[in-house]
Amino acid sequence: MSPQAVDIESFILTAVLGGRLRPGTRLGEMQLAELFRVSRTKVREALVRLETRGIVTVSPRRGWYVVEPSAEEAQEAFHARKIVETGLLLAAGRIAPEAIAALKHHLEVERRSLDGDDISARTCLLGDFHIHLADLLGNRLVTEVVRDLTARTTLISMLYQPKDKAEESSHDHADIVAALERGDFAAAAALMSAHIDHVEAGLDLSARPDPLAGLRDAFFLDPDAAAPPDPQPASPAPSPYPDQHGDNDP
Amino acid sequence: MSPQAVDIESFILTAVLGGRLRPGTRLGEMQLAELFRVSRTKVREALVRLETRGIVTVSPRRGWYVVEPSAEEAQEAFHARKIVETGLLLAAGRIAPEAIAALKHHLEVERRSLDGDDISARTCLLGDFHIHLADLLGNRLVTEVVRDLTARTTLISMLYQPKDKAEESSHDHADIVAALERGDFAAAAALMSAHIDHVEAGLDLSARPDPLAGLRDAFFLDPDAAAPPDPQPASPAPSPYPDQHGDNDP
DNA sequence: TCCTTCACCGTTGCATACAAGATGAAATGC
DNA sequence: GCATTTCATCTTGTATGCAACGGTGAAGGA
Repeated sequence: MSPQAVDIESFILTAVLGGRLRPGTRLGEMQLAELFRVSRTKVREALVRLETRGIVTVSPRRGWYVVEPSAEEAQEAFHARKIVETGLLLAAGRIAPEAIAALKHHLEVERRSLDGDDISARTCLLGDFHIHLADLLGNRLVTEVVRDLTARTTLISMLYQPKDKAEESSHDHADIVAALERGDFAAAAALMSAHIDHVEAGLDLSARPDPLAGLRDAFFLDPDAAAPPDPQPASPAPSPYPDQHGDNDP
Repeated sequence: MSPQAVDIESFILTAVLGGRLRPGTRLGEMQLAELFRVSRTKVREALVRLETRGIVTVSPRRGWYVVEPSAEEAQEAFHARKIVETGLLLAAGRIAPEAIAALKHHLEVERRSLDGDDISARTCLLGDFHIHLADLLGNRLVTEVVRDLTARTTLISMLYQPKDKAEESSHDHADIVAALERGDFAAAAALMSAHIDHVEAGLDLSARPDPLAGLRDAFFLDPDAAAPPDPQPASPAPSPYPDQHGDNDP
């Protein structure tokens, strides 16, 4: 596998984990090829990889898009995360002190990001907690699974989460780490299950999956803005990633 | 994604799950292209997909091969399976009677295959139990994960498992289903954990990963056969999959 | 005899060209 | 004015051709 193909793949994945790529965002092969200075072949390879990981999807002869999970798929993703992450905690018989320290450090960084205004960094950190946990208590295979599921739920939060849950999530994370430090893995698992439930409960799955996103993107509107700014023609600039909120986590 | 590419992908995956493709088997792009009557492009797409799923690997400019997990990777795979599958059972609050019935039916077919001599079918059924379970208690995402992990452990068993464990595995499966029927999910999870431990304990991870496989394949020898059969030139026939034992399961 | 070097062969890596389909707009008929 | 049809354009799907590289065996030298 070529290094540049990995770059494209991890670039897109990282952007999704950071909430910088909204569900439904179009990923033209040509655009990406220009952006990364490679041919369509390698772009396609990266997109195919991401498709098997459930991050993007292709509509035949129409284009590639970041996935827009349905309400049902959203529930499935949270269910899968509960299974894997509680299983992870329950299967762990012990945890190294260094691992606890690493998690506490992460919590600190996470907390700091709550006051900052870098929403992407915050989103990324909240997801990274889980990925980090999988890395510390599991192994590479588990980490891969958790990473893909986290990417998916990040997208789901962007679609269905009405308001920011970053503070609550960070607290939940702290509770989980506290339980781990006590060596109470059953409690940690229960807290994890509750944490994922919290986030899922905060979703409005009855809402149609972001029907305005396409329009917003087309007009380069910030979703918080009520009225459209001065009308300007749609610029064909590369990487049009309008930031939005919709902070997720688990 | 083209239908034929899916065919190639699932064909290889099915062959792995059935133990008909040994770890280390070479998968030439050209050979597969001829076999499936498609161009290398589609073959490559399928192989790239399988690579992201951890089933095959590519050695640059040398070729594609079915993965040969190392001893460390083997442990990781079993660890991952324990996490996911115990999590699956513990997260299940209930199980539909039809699901129990389906599992019992599977057990019956599984048992019958023990007396038969279709080793591939047996291997496939033993793995399918877990995939089926994930499908019944989890959802599509979980099933995908379990399927990929099962494929990996199937390969691991072919590499490191000295003797057949099919009977034991089938018994373990029955015990798990019995616990499920009682509604005792904790017991089912414990049995699953023990089951996976059994299989892992039956491995000889100190053994070099099947150093003779390459020779055997070259000479078309059955691993059970002590002496080589009448010397015949290596035939370039399609799908040269010499069956071997090495029954796995979890 | 053994080691080194070189050239050939086979394989994947990658780019490109062309085909096929979907979409939207313009033109046309009613 | 509205619906329908046709056409232009843009996108991905697929095949193919060539380049680059690893491996292997032969040839040559010590």
